[in-house]
Amino acid sequence: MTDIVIAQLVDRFMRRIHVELQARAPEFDPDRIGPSASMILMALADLEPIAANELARRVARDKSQMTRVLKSLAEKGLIERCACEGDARVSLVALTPDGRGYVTEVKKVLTEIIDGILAPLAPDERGGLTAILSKVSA
Amino acid sequence: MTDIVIAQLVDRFMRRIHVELQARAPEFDPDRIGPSASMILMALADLEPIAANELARRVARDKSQMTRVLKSLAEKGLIERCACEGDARVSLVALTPDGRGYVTEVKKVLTEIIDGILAPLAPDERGGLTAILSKVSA
DNA sequence: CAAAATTAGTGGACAAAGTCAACTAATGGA
DNA sequence: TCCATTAGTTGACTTTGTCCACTAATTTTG
Repeated sequence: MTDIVIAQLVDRFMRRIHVELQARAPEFDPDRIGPSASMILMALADLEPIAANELARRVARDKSQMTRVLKSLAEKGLIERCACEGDARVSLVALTPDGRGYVTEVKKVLTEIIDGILAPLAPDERGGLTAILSKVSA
Repeated sequence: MTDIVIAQLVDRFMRRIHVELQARAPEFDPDRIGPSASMILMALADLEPIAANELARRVARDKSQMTRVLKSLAEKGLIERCACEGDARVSLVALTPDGRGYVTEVKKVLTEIIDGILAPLAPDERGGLTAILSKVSA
């Protein structure tokens, strides 16, 4: 019923993350990778090696968008692709060492940002939030 | 520490909302208002009349972006602006009847979308999610 | 009170991100 | 073997966001 407030809150939450990531980009993002691709890289860190297609699904991006993001990240040397034995259509994506390094950096900054945003919450509320969101994302 | 998963989950959540809104746009959005401006309109419905600046802050958008969105929405007849007595700089924004009508429509669709996304949750978990997110958004 | 700093809003110029449809090539069935 | 499906790519486009400079109104403050 009033569930649309959830949409509003999530929207605002995400926008705040993007804005703050953007603001602190000079610290860790000289290649102008951007917030969106950074989120994708972090997902990749958890899932590699993974088919581009499946990755797109996981981060809810269009597959054509994913093609382009991956191309740009490959040019910057952050990811690499290798053929999938057994299915010549899929190309498996993985982080390079540089990519892993970048992910470490963003995570550091992002942790601080999230920490700031979640400051009003008690520790158990944070846990609850993570748990509930995870359940949603099944 | 692992709080970055919250960022990832929120990102995915928001992307899903946008994608599904987009997919169902033909039902309710002939003027191609789009997901982002729709979120702004819904916020406006709760807050009107409100200064453009304050609205931008509430939905975490750039003020120049807000200028353009509001201009476009005004051209479509969904909002109107009036001078603020007492401060000649601010222009107060409010929905027109058409704007209110549109908000009703999006809310209907959005409610269904959120309902779908939150399906895995028990009712009390939904409540918890709303409560926690509200607290974050203070 | 006058000069300086701040604030609301606008506009240009640009960059990032997303959408949609069409296409190729590989795969997996009936 | 043909046919539907799937992974990935590309073109063309729209939407959304960023950054900076600017005006005009309002506070601040020395």
